[in-house]
Amino acid sequence: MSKPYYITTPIYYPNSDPHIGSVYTTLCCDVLARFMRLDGHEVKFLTGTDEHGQKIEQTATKLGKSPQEFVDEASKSFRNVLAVYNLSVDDFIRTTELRHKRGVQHFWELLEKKGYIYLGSYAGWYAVRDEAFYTESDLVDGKAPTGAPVEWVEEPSYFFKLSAFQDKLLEYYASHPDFIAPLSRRNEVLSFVKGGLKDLSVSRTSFKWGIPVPGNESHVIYVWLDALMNYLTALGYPDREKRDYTTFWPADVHMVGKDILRFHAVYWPAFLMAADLPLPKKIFAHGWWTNKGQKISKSLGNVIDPYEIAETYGVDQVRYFLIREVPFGNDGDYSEEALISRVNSQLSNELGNLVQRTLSMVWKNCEEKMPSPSIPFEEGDKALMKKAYSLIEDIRPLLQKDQALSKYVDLLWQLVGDANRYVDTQAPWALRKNNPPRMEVVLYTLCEVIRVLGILLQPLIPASAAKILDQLGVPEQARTFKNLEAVDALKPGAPIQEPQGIFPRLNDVRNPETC
RNA sequence: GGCGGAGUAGCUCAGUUGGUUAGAGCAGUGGAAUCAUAAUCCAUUUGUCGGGGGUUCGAAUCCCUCCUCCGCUACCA
Repeated sequence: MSKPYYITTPIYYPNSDPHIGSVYTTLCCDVLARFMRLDGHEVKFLTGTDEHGQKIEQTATKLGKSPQEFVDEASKSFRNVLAVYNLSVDDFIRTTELRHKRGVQHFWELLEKKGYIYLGSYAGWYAVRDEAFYTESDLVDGKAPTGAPVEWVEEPSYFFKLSAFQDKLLEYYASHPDFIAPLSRRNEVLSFVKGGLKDLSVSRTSFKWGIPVPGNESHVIYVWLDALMNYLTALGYPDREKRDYTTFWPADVHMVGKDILRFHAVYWPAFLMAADLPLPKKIFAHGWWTNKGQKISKSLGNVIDPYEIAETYGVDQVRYFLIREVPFGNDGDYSEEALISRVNSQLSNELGNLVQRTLSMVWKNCEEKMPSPSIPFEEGDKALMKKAYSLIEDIRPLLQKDQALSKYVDLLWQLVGDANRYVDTQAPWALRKNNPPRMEVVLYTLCEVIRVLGILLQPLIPASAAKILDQLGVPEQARTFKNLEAVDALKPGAPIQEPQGIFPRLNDVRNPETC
């Protein structure tokens, strides 16, 4: 077994239902996790819910529930969406679990012992109406930017000595140029840290719903310190002898949305440095989705319901769209038109039709069996198969090193295009009449290329890829990247199933009358 | 305000360290084929490379300046 691979999503705040953004983050991790598993790595893919904090407490109170009752329920909907989207997580951590709370308190005590946490007081201009603190420079005519009146408030708070880590962080960024991706985000973090770091208030007294500060129960631990620790507590921390910890820490990738990059790229490494623990290898900040060019927000009423679009267009169709539509790292724009257009032209026409046209010729002209080449392959056949077999070598570094999800799909579609061109130039329908043995060679070559495509598509569209491989009769245990070679080629003469379309065109969904 | 990024064909974008006639996908137009989910394949764009100035034998690519858009600029998560 080659190198283990640990990939995480942020833990989601269950104050509201899962939205397209959280599904997207988890999906990106899922594609990477599935890819690494098929490539022979032992993978741990972690997600979960971040269940403490003032907002949860307030929402629960509003609903007349205890916070615990509320999060028990809310957390479930984040679990459900995983099943709907076929997201292959290995563990789901909740910050209200004992294993987590224990680890966080231990971590706190450690930092305190090392002198990185001290009791001070937090002071600032507080606006009761906004429930927010403002700095002197935020104020406009002695009032909050929102116009709310402010008062000077001081409250006791524990602080983390973030200021002590400014130089260490900058050194670390400099010596690990790949630590933060994409590059533009890395620049933002650098300029933030260069601008100077103040100590970070890491406890709250204004609400109760959190992990108590060890030794001073009037404080609860700042939710971000609490939340970030999930990456460790899910591995059994503080028990550093545990197999999960020794195997998987430090994490290979923390996938995050660009809005929470700072917590992951500044605070989290500083916390870990303070505790003398190794830092994760990469923080990847992906972009956001807009809806037809508009920012998505509840108040605009343009939220995209992940359940609804999965139901309407199909899970793999949506997975495909989300990954292919945007150069990974950039923002993406969602629209029904764009989704339908991609699904129809690329999934149904280019890929689906390639499989269908090939297999139906095989079904009709090769006695419902895999074609049996009885004459030698020609150069063109060999070249196409060779390209298929070696594709993994091009894809592997893209995903392993750069998480270049959309490029991975682009490469696959180049092979799809090659295969379609091959069908046209070889014209097996003509060979059927004037050179049947050659037809079998051509169809066999196509089936073999489709087998490779099916295997390589599994991380992206797992259910559909399985259908393709089923139709070819590829055994379930022969679907890893190790099987991407001629040794594991399809068995000539093996019986196949009657081919069935895998990606129905979506026109009928939108305009039923056009059927 | 400060720091950073971007402005390339109708649309979405690629364009490594400056070097021959600036590319891809989609859309549009013309054609081929008819195995297939009317899917596929081929051909095709007169693009002020945001404006202006400069460096250079030569700039989308470097420098200056202006315009426009975007991101970051700490204690909700």
